[in-house]
Amino acid sequence: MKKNPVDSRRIKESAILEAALRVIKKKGFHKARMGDIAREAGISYGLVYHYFKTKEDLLETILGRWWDGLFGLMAETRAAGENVPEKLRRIILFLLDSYQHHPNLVNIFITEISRSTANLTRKRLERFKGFMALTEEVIVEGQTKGVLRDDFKARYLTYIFLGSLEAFVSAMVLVNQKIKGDGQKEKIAESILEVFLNGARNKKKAKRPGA
Amino acid sequence: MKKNPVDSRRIKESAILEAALRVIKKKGFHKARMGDIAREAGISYGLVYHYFKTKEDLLETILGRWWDGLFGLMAETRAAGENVPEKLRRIILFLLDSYQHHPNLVNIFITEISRSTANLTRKRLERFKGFMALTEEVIVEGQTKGVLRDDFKARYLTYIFLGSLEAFVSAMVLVNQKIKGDGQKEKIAESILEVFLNGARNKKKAKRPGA
Amino acid sequence: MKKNPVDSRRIKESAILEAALRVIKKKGFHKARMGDIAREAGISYGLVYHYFKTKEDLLETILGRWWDGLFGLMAETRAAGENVPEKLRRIILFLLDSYQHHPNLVNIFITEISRSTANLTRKRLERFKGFMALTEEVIVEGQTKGVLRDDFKARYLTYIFLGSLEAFVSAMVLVNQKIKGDGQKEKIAESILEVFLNGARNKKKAKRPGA
Amino acid sequence: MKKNPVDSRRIKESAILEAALRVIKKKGFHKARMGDIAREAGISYGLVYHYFKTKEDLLETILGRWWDGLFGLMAETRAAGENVPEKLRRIILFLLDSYQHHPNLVNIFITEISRSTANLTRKRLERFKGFMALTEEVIVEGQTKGVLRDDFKARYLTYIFLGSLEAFVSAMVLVNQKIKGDGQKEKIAESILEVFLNGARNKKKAKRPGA
DNA sequence: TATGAATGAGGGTTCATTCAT
DNA sequence: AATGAATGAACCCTCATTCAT
Repeated sequence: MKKNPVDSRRIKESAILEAALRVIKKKGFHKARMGDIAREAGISYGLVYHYFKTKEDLLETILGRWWDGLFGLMAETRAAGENVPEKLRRIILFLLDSYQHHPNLVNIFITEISRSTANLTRKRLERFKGFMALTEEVIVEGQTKGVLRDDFKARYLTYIFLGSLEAFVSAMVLVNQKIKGDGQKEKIAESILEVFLNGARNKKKAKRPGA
Repeated sequence: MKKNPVDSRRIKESAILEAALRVIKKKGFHKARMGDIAREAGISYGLVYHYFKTKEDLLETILGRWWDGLFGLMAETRAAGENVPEKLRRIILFLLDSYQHHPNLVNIFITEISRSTANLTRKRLERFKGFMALTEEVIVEGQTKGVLRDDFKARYLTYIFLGSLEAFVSAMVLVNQKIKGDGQKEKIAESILEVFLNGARNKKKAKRPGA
Repeated sequence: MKKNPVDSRRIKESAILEAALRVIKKKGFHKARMGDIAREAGISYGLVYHYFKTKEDLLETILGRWWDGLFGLMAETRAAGENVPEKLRRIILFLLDSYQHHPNLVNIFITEISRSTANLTRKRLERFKGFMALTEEVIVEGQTKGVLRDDFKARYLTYIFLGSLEAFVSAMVLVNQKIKGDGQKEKIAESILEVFLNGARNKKKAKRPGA
Repeated sequence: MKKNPVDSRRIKESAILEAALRVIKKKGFHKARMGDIAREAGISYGLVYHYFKTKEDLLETILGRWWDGLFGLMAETRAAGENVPEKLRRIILFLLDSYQHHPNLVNIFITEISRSTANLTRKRLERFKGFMALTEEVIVEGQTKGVLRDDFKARYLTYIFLGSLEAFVSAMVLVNQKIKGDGQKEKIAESILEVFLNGARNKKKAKRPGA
């Protein structure tokens, strides 16, 4: 029984990508050498180039996977006839899910792309803005349906929503914290959504002495 | 009348730092060459080394300025006997102020440091965590005084607060948006604080009979 | 009926050599990659190594064909009891013939070998000098028999003869000019020989009273 | 007395160019490594790049010098109201002169450019054709004035003329022959011109037994 | 203080060649 | 005979840093 050469290729590609994820996470994209990646993948130097045209191509492939997942989710979310809070929860869970299963991928997305102008190509910026726009769409829907307050620009609320979410994941990335099981994940999602919707103010004992 | 040599040195150093800010903003720290910075500052690149030991030192000095300001603020904030929302507003305004007056500095802080593991030294991580801890202190104070809800970890609320804030500034950085005057700045600060405290949910149409 | 395996081998070898000729002509020997040659021949690049030990071996084989033909001609020429101008015409026609039927081969000979020290091995230099010597032999014969002037070194006349010839072919190679039929070929040969023998000076208007 | 920095730069550039000439002559352009050139020039690796942008730039500069000289000569030749044989002699002498004083330069011109398609850029081809055209102009003038036979295309005579000349120099290049003094140079020039004008046929004893 | 020539380690990429299948 | 995955030496170029002036 021979191995299917196409599968074999896929497997090797994935192995290289995984190795790249580990190395880039550790050293950053710039300081990650192709030799490091090859060694990490347990293959020779030149073989990386058999599968990926350039180092940049490697990053692009990695990011492509991320974006494919993210835009896929946004399409599903749009299609599903759920209410707005449920849609927002989906977005939160996608990021947390991604982080749970591919922490290196999320790390790289956050450290190398979402903030770094150094690696920001036009294509990447467009994708980024595209994702922002889709999120804003949900926020606008919420405002239109009266679920979300409309005394602030949708754009502002979008920033705040995604900012909270990203800060969470970033912080976990920064301190290498793992998500322990689905329970914790749900709890975090709940916190983010709840605070975004209802705020951090304590409503029960709302008497502020110095107010 | 000769110029004071110490002042003269300061002036030149600042000129180099400003040039560095512009170049790093444009190309990212890694791709910013010492030659670029020297040319931007209008001096020979050998001279940069008279004022700064290494390229890394340049970045360190730039970041030092940022952190000095931030920790100075946090000290003031701590000292001032204000209530918690006021303290939070101070933090927000410091970031927006910084961005207003030194957009490049904030940009670099956000793109090169707050997210990139590549340039993350132990020292930087410590400062970062230190700032987080000071912010969390304010949050805890809010929970203790009953101003902020305590059904979530203070750590979570801190993430959400700083995340919203950072997302705002980052987004402005990303699209090169300028803050037009203090009015807009106050308004943005108000939005962030208001949503953080009271949430994005529309309370007018909520089923609150006694509203 | 199976194909004769030896013939089969020959056919494949030739296919590779032809492909190599085309690629080397287009990109030069150095820039011609084994992969290019394989693709041009419609086979995998590993297979090239079944037929030719190295890239160098490929070139050697190509050149060998050329030299075999050339030395074969020179032997014939020597054997044939023709007069000197006839012998010179033979040499000219051989080159033009070769160019007519194997322009790529002649191109490579001229661009990669006859001039480039880069690809000049001892063996190649020897063959080159050998050909020069054989040509010079004809020239000397001409001088001895009183057909060619002997107020110049035979070596000089040889240079001039081969130089004219080579320049013609080179120029055609350079501009990718095709030889259109035997007529044009004969005419070119005639021009070269005529000018070599009688010079470019216009004798009609020359003051030769007894003309 | 300080050295003029501009002069100093010129001197260093020339030193590098001379080193490059030697190395390229020995190994061919392709096999000449920048490291070889640096070592040959007695300087560090990186310094070559201080003076020349790329390896290609080095070659371009070398060739530029050659072409500048050649086109300069052609302009002078055109301007001088000499007769056609004198003009042809000038062209011959320029090449022989160049070879006498810069044998490596001529070698590279001949081996890397005049024949190699590998290094043939559009710009180079244009210059080459330009030189051919200028030479042809002289030939046409000769035909018009009745000095040269007009029963052959001017283009053909041009090939033959330049071919003879080039073959001479090439042959000397190939066997590393030096031109010993101006006397030999004049003699060679005379030979080439004489044979080109009057042919190789022995007119004195023009009786060819087998004719 | 100021210049920019000089250094050289480092890294991305290419490609001839080998080898397992 | 045939494929193409695998290897790794080689080489161009960049650029932070040093140094002579």
